[in-house]
Amino acid sequence: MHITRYTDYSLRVLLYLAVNNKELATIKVIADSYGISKNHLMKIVQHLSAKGHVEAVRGKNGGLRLAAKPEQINIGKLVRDMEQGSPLVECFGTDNECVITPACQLKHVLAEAMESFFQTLDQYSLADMLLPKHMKGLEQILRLE
Amino acid sequence: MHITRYTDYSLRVLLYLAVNNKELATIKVIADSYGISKNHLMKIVQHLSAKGHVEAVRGKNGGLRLAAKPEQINIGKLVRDMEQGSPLVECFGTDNECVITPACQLKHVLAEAMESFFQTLDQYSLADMLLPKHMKGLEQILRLE
DNA sequence: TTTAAAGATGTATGTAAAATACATTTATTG
DNA sequence: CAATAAATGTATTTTACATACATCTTTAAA
Repeated sequence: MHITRYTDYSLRVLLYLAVNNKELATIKVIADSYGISKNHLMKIVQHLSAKGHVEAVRGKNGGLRLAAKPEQINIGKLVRDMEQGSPLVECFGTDNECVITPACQLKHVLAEAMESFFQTLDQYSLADMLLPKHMKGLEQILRLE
Repeated sequence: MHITRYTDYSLRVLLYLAVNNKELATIKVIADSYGISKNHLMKIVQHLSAKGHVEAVRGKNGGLRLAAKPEQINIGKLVRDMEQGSPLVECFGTDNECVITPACQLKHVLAEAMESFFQTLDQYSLADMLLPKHMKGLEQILRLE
């Protein structure tokens, strides 16, 4: 069972911006902080921006900030947004070629399990990722202290 | 969010054997019924056999049968067995390079969500995949009627 | 009003996991 | 001992994902 780095990185961006609190941060600085590809992050940020999770300010002195308070950014919605179009199994996608699909009960059970996964994430907001005991550590690691 | 065809195919094999009820079925026949790779199925069946989900009989007139009654084959256990070693995100695997791991709360939330996924599957057995209204359809599609 | 910085966008390339194929070995039965 | 079927090991192909590169657009400061 797997979710992409694309989604993983999008969570890291939001976490960075939450710790950065209000101020603008550039994609380059975020990419450097995590040691990940700036180019890949650009696509992800574009998507996060289009989905309304972050605000992107173009031009000189531009950068990124959260589009809402951490309390209002839901982890479940975020992961759903970023993972959409990634079918759990063949029969969840287009060009399904599984012959038993019409008589198959498995897909319903798998769909229910996937929904359980997301409903668990739905219970958490970005703010829940910012535990007091970890804030100093995060600030130090991301060189924001 | 994604699980591999490897796991998907393993479920199909069990479903086939459950519909086939008791009698031996060869890998070739199962692969042909689903229109999938016999070679790939061989690896999967080997794994299913090693994990005790199916019994494999070698040699002439050999083949496969379920190692237990459908009621006793749990979908959650099966998917866990087949998906093991596939980390949900980078920090769940070996060679994790995410710098914030020690101060990151996300991994706990993701682990909880994944557990919800499997616990949902734990509630179902292979027998639950064999609804009376679908048995005739399955037998026909798999040419077992 | 020009220049530099920053995100937006489109295309191309690299890479690793997954799927598939091929070849050989081992076990079993008639 | 011949045929059949699973077991095993290696190699190749395919695909999704990640990354890189190039160009365009927007914005603010010099």
